[in-house]
Amino acid sequence: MTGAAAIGSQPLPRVTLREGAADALRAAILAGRLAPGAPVVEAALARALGISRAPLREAIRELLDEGLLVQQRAWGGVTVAPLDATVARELYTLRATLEAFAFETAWDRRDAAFRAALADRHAALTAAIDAGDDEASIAAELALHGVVYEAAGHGLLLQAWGAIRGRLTLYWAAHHRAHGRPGPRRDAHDDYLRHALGPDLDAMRAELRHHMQRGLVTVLRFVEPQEGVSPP
Amino acid sequence: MTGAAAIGSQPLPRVTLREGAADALRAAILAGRLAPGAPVVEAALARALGISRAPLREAIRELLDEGLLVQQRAWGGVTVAPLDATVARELYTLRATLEAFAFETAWDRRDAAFRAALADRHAALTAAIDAGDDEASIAAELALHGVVYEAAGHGLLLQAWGAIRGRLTLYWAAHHRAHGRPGPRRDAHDDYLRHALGPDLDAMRAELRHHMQRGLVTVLRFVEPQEGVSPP
DNA sequence: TCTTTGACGACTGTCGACAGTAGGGTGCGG
DNA sequence: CCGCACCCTACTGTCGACAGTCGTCAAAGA
Repeated sequence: MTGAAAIGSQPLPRVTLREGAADALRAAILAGRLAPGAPVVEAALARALGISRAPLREAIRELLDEGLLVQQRAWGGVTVAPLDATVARELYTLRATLEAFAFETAWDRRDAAFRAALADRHAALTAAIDAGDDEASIAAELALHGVVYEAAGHGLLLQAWGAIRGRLTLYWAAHHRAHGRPGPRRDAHDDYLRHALGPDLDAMRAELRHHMQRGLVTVLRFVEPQEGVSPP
Repeated sequence: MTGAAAIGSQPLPRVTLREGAADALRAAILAGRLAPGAPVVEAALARALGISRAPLREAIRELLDEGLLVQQRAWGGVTVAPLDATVARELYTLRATLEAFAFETAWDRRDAAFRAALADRHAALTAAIDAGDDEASIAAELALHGVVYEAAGHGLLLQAWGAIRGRLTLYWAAHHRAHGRPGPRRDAHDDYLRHALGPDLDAMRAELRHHMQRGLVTVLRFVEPQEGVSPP
């Protein structure tokens, strides 16, 4: 073995233009540079990214599957997914179900690494909130919740979480952009953490319902400010 | 209004080559003409379908997202997803969770149309089994279970079910091809139907667990015949 | 004035060709 | 005989150009 190992043993994530374009598109949407409802024109975007339309088209298809873009019909234009109260409700109800399943699956496998990951990411979230960094606090909150999904060791579940996470980010980012204040309150995850580390799975389930309900109410007040807040 | 209404009000589903290619690929995989693990070469497939590689590539991406195809890394070949016991377990555990959520959501909305749909599709399933038509019985069983997902009126849930359904079909089709006998037993859904129409949601939940457990055992005996059958 | 029809522009869907990469085989040096 | 560098082929990723479709708008007809 030569000194080659010194420069890293990862397979070197070779990026294709499609991947790069997908990342750039995601970033632009989540940062609000492409507002919800805005049209996405292939030729213009390709020119802006300095690539041809072929890889960009594949990237667009990817975001269509993720739900960040929508297309009414063939030959109809692609637009950034608009914010919608119904979708928001669906996001939180499905997420509550999936996260409960994740806890059930991971419950008996909670080890030192699990507890450490929860603590670390919660610290990172708190730090981001204290720093007033919206973008970082969104990512940190998602990373915190991601701990359980990863601990469940369930590939399909992780994939489902990924599909939800993208859209969730869209709503949170839009919300924070509109209100100009960092995401969750500093103590919003104290109970979550306590029960996640505790002995009572049913208590965790209840905490999840409360947590999701609170999150949904916050998003709904933003997406649908005219109507009274009511559980789905 | 002119006589235009006489020829139909549907938007006329215009198909692109991408959609057609995706359907053809799906059909070939599920029919076993493309066996699990078989390589998928763009140029050869495009020639076989009589189209260029561009729309075929987008169709391949679509099936990659659905899990019917897999790609190890960039520039690595795409192959048909191999059958895997772990994935099978994940399919059934996640499906049990989602279908329980679907019943919870739809429970208070079960109306005459719901009951009729259940009865109709169960009759279709029974007919397919009696006719010894494997392919039809697979589609019929999926359609029967689809009733609840549709009744829940939950777009994201429906999408998640679609993602699971594709892979499930892959496993069932391979199983039936290998054993040469039609799918579920004729009475396998009697309890399912009874509880789905009954008053007790908890009983339905229990029935779901049993139903999924039985289905998983059947698939596992096929995918992983060497090892003793044990719950996940 | 209102409806219909044709042309126009912008865009998406599709194509054939080019560039770059991974894996396998071959020949050389050790 | 074994290890290594090189080449060669098949394939994927990318490109620029062409064809088909949709929305718009102005002109013609009722």
